[in-house]
Amino acid sequence: MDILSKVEPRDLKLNANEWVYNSLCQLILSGEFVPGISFTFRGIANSFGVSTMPVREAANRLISEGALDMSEKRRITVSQMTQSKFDELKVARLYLEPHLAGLALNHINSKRLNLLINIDKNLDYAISTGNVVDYIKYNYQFHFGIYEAGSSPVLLPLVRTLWLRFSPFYRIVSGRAGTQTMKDFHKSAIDAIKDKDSVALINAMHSDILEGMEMLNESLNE
Amino acid sequence: MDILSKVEPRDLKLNANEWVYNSLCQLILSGEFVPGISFTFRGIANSFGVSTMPVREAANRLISEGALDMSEKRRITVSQMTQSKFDELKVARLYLEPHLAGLALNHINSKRLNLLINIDKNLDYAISTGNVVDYIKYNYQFHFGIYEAGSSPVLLPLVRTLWLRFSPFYRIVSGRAGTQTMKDFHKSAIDAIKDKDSVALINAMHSDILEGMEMLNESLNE
DNA sequence: ATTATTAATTTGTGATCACAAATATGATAG
DNA sequence: CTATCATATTTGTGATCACAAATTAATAAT
Repeated sequence: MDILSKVEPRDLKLNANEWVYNSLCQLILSGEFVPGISFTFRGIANSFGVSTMPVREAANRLISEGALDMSEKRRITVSQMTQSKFDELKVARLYLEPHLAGLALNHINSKRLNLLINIDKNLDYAISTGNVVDYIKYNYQFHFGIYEAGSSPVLLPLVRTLWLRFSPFYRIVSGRAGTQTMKDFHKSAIDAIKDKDSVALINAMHSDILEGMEMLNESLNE
Repeated sequence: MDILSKVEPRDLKLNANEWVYNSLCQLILSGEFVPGISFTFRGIANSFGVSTMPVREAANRLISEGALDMSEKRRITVSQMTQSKFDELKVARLYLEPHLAGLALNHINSKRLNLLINIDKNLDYAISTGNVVDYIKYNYQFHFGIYEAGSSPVLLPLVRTLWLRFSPFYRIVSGRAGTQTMKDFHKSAIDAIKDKDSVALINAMHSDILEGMEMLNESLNE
């Protein structure tokens, strides 16, 4: 697989392992990796043009975060989704993400608000044109554009690991179900931010997550 | 620091990095590591009698889980607690752990129940004698003795990372505040398990976590 | 054609080495 | 005694190598 073309070039201020880690995260979160796909340390190392060392550190980290699996066949794979995994991811997201948004609310300035509005515009366009890859990308940017405003030291990294776990699955399902059926709770989230209404923001995020996850759940039971 | 004496001997079926990881986890969760203490890869490697490679993998994993920090001074340290970290850990625990206990309830057989009763007995003794180290150990065993019954693939590892984060801090505070003031919601949890009463178990766990974390919070504000 | 057996290749793991950057140490000057 | 600078040591990082275990390919047998 041609990986380098889909990845940001290396910033030499960053360590090699961080570059590889960030790149793999980006590939996972953008739905580029599909469940079941498998790699080897040496294969990834060749793709990135580095030795196996930084790849081992990056991949092992993703394995410990649950985003990747080390199969018993000595291969690194993107985990398959199961019903119990999905149910727990849904519960964790519903508990943590609205709260995280609430924590971030007071740190969202007008510049960030405009950024969110712009992201949501791109999101609408992706939906109308059925562009699944862009949909996933802008949906991530919207959610974490809110969450990252608060820079929560515990919940933010935690929620990020949840997204690393379901994003590959998201890609498959969206490819089948399409993006037409998705409602858009982002508008009410933006209104809540404008009004500095914490409760309304929490409700909007909750509804958005619930609807998105239930759509995924339907596809899981096909 | 003499580490090997406080750690289980290596099971040769396990990889070296897993042995080191499990051992470091045990040391953190038992309160053996106090916030601020610092290490180097080579130092840990010498203590365990292995090369730096498995130590790098184990320590980097703990760093990515938030249990350890890589300081800007090139040292691996046990993270200091801050108020915002603490608040987020408290919220995450209160949201996730009672739910996790609820998921596990139906998988707790009589053998495990007896184990829990026995652990709680040891816990009472530790409280009555003011043995902080044992208190931490048996409290962990009690909680995870419940949680692990359900083998939840997402929530269980997630909650474990929360414990890795606050356990070192727990040790310090318990050393100051003592164990006398701690109430014991474990009894009502055991009753709820006997009755297969999910709601009662969730409430008991919630109260237990809330009380424990509020005691810690008082010490944080001294 | 299908299965069983052997050989060849590839894999993750752990150890070792080189290296730049950071830290600690020591000497020197005020 | 304190501050400053040069030197020596230690650090994390990344590359390379050895090796056993596992996978894959190739061969032989039915």
